[in-house]
Amino acid sequence: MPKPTFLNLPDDKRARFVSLALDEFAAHDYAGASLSKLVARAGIAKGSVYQYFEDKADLFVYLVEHAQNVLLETVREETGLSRESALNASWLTLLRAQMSATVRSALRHPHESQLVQRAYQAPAPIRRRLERHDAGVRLTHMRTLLAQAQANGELAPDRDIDVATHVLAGIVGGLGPLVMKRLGFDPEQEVSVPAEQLAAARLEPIFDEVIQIVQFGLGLERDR
Amino acid sequence: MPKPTFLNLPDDKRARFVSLALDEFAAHDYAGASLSKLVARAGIAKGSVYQYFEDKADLFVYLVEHAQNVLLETVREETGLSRESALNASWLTLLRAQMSATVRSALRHPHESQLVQRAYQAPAPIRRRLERHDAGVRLTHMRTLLAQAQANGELAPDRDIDVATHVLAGIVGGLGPLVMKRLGFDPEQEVSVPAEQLAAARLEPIFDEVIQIVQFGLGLERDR
Amino acid sequence: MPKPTFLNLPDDKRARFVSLALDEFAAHDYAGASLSKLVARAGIAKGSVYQYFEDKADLFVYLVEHAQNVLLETVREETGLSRESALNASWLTLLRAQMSATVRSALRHPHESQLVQRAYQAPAPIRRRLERHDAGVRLTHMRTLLAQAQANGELAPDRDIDVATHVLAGIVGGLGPLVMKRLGFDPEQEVSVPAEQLAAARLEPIFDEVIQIVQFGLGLERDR
Amino acid sequence: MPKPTFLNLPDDKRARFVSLALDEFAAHDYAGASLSKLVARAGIAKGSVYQYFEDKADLFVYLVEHAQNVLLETVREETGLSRESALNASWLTLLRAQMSATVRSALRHPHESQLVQRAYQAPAPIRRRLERHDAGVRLTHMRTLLAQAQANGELAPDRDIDVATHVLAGIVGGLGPLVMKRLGFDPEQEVSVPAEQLAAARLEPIFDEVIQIVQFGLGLERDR
DNA sequence: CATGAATGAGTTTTCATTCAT
DNA sequence: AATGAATGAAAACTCATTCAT
Repeated sequence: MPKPTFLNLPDDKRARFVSLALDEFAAHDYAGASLSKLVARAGIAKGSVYQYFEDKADLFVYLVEHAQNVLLETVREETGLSRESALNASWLTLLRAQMSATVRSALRHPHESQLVQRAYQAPAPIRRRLERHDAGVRLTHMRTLLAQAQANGELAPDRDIDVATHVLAGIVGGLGPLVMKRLGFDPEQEVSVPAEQLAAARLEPIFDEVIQIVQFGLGLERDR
Repeated sequence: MPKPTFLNLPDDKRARFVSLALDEFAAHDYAGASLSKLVARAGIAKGSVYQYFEDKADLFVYLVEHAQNVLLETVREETGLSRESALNASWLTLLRAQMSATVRSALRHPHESQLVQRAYQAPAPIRRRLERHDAGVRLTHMRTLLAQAQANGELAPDRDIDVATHVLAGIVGGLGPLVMKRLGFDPEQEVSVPAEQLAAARLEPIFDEVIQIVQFGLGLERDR
Repeated sequence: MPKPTFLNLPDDKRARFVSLALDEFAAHDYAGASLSKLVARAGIAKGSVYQYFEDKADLFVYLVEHAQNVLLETVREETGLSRESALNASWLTLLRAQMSATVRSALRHPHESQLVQRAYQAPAPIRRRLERHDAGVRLTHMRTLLAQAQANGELAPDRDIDVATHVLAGIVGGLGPLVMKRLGFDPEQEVSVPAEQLAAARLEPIFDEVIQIVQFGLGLERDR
Repeated sequence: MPKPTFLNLPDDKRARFVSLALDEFAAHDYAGASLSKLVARAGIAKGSVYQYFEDKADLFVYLVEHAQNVLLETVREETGLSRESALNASWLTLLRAQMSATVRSALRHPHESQLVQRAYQAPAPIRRRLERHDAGVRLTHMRTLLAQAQANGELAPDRDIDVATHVLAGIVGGLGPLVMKRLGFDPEQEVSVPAEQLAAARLEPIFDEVIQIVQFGLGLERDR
């Protein structure tokens, strides 16, 4: 947890630090990220970091949670469904909106996205400090969505929610590389910020297709 | 690439080293993995590592490729379909077999599995040395499977193979955590080797359900 | 270039470090000089050296330039000619003064002298960083002296200044071993600090003889 | 001293090894020269070096002495005076011949020349093993020449031979850089083998000028 | 609250040398 | 006589962390 010193910092200074720290920890392993290089680049004293945070791990945990919040917020922004329409919409419509928002959010914030990925590979003691906040927020969302759908009778009552949840989560997770490829980006390449305008055009057909698969499956009519 | 010195090593000594190295690199970041600790645990001289490999990166690359091979081989073993029956089987049967084999392979070789995951987060210059061998072998398999299915008329001809490939890859990828959970393992916990007997029993219903979803989708009859 | 940290050091601490570093780099090759041994002897932390200098090469370059400055300053001190008398003196008087000062300077600062020698044998990339400051300051001095002499009509106008410069520089360079021998020191022996008092007495006749040779040559009267 | 094993080696193999070893030790400090790299480049086993020589120092000493011999031999070749004419020639003629030969020899064998320079900066225990063979062979030559001249009445009897010797040795030593400069080579640059034809043309006037200076000095007629 | 020098354990890597084959 | 694997000391350098100012 950041120390009060950090929270009392002028907004711009704090934001600048967070941004540079994010760069460093997105670009390298937890072990490979260097506070020395970070402070050099930020032009602040090394001691200051320890006025702001307990230690390296504390900073990392803060950054990951910050990134998760940024992404979540963007997902909410991007979802683009009013409260009311959300209530009436079919669960597949909601899924589609969520899928689209998730992907767009990752494209708009590649560093934050990368950092959250890194959190899964961080040393165990650090991962433990994250589990509460993290713990597959995507999975939870997905499960809620499916449970509601089942409650509304939009999903077969004997469907195993748990299995379906992981299936959908996997699908959404697999979407990242697909979209990158479609946009002409090398997914292995250094994470870079793509202009979202470009993104806009070609994405929707992909989501349509995915939703179709989710709805009807990949089997042929005659197989059913 | 390992130096000849390494390849000429007595089989047991080489195997022991690989096993310990795998432990170290599976347990930590690329940056966090320590050759010093590795050699201490292995009881060999520090210099020996550099008789075997060019440098740390070289060792890492070798380990990853080794792990990939181990996993692939186990997948083949586990697939459990004879050549002939494979030819006649429907693509969904093949998918199910592959899914099951992939999951079992990962359960049997959690360290190798973990290391392959780490490869995706390794520093860029190292990732570059891996791309040829790696490059989503799972994706390729999946695409082949789907393309053949389409050729055989088992898949709608207007289905976008690319999208379907990523969807299925995502699903298979999402299966890991699900299975871990079902087997009562904490997926966040330190990777440990589970006895495969336990695994055997409860897995099949999961795969059945997933295959059902893939075949028919999650939509209700009345939605179609 | 030393980092500000080094320049801000208390004078005595900085001087102590420079002195010990000089010892190390005068006693060994560039490659053979050991920072580990240096810090052990200096009783400071290894990391501190890297707070002071960029790296080993940076330290070396600093030491060489420092040594050059020390020597130059001592030469100036030792030259022992007032400004006015320098203007009126014949160029041979000036040469003699410079010769004497150079030799005395080297005797008073054998470590600095040795280090400057080492600079000529240092690895190419390091030598390159020195060339500006170094670049045969002795040669330049000598050339200036000769050019002025020629301008004043004290040197034959058709004399090739370039050749004469190198000849004189060679002579002065050859003086070191001669003086060492005359003082009873083994020139091959470990450089050690000779008491200058001893030096004082016997040096002048040598310089007289050399100046005579420079002035009249080694040919006999009848040869001319 | 090389072991018998080395001397029994086939001539071509031995020559190849010496040549490559010379490259390595001419290119780097004694401490910086690497046997590992040498054997890698030579394609021989590391152990072989220790069949040939006692240790690194032994190899170095051998190489230096070898280089000295090569240079000396070339000097003799280049001297270009028959025995008889040498007997009758004036000492200045002999000096000129020796000067020219020394310079040409260094130009023809820059690696050997460089290595001999390095010997002066080698660690003390190694330098001690060289002193007998080395010990300023140039100085000895020069002294002999001057002593004979004095005996023949070609040199003033009250001339201090010791001083004159060092003066001449210094002059010859200073000639290297001058010649390099005249030939358009950067003396600080990596030692490279210049074609001797180029050398031929422009060197003689330099030597003429130097001999003039040695004979008559740099003073004007009217000064004498 | 910021600073930045000091620390020393830690890292990867190279090296000369030995010795069994 | 040649090999080349094994060794471990030593090297240069980096790092997170502390603390006096």
